[in-house]
Amino acid sequence: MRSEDRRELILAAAAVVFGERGYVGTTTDAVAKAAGISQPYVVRMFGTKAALFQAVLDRSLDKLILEFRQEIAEYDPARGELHACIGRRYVELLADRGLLLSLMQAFMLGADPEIGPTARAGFLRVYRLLRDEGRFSPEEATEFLSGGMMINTLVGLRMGADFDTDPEVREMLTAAMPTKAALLRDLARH
Amino acid sequence: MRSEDRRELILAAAAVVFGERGYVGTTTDAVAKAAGISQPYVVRMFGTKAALFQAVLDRSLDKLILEFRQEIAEYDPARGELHACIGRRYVELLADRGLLLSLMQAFMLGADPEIGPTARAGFLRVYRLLRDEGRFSPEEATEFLSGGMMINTLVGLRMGADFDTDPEVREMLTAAMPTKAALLRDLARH
DNA sequence: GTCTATATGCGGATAGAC
DNA sequence: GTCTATCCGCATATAGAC
Repeated sequence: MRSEDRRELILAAAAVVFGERGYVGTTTDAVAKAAGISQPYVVRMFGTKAALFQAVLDRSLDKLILEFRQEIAEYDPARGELHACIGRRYVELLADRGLLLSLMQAFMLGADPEIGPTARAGFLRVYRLLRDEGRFSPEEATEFLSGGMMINTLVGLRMGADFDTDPEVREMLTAAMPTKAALLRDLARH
Repeated sequence: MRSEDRRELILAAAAVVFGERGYVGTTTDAVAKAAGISQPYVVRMFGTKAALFQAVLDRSLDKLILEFRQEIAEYDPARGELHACIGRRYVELLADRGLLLSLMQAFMLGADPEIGPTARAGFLRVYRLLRDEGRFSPEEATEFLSGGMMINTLVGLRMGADFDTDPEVREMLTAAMPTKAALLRDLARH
């Protein structure tokens, strides 16, 4: 396989594993198994586990920014308010397993001297995009981001696992994501 | 020192370290050093690192619940709306270093077979408290929690570290926490 | 109640073959 | 481009002394 394709394959697998177990909890061997290759090859391709994580973060953030930017460009007021439209995109990104969770795992490691700066810069990029291109006020932007962090947390918790068995979970998820609550159930099936 | 006091000392130190580095990233030796004792003694006292983390979670959640319950009990409409009052308590809990962050770290490990159930149950306890004792609607409760997850994320990111040097950070934090933004700066000084 | 010494297992990284 | 074999360091946990 071409090195470039292999690289993308590993990054996708790594995003899932990093999102699930966090940076430290992820072994390069687990990434290798998820990508169907050998552990040393993962290291060979990215140099170090830390470099792999940074690559995953870059890829996740680029995808997120791309989606948001696209939504802003194509925005049609007939389809509802902008923040609702971007919110819909955000929720759709949950289908790209590991994308939002790997970012969130990085956000929780702000004290790390290498991950911290990257994570802060990434978060700020999103804030700026909403404010400058989306014309959100600072208050609108932080409110939007709050909803995003809530969703990330609920997914991280695998709260959807109890969607069918616990009525309170169903109620809470429905309140948090009126139309897409059931999606969290499906995501938790892994 | 009495075993009971020592236990509390270790739990407080562990909450800080777990909150900073996450469950997997925390070594029992780092906890021991933070508590000023030897590594084997930490293990001796709690059995395993996993048990220590569970104990930290219990302690953190109990404190949080206690504060919220107290605020609800003492609630005086003259001091503003209830969600604003509880929100103020929440922000004050940031002073208890590690308390909210260790919880948040657990929330991101929902896929873990041991941590996951505890984390979900803990989150639900807070939701139920807001709904049943605080008389929040499901929508009000999830909106409140969204703000909480946003604050946790900003603290996890150590976003306050750039409060003085980056005007955009200042703007964002001020929008997210109108009165208490500067508090995040001080928290990031560690 | 608290320590020092240490066994043991695991994970990241390297060497080198094909 | 990809593998097998392996080194080495680190972290949890145990043994046992004081």
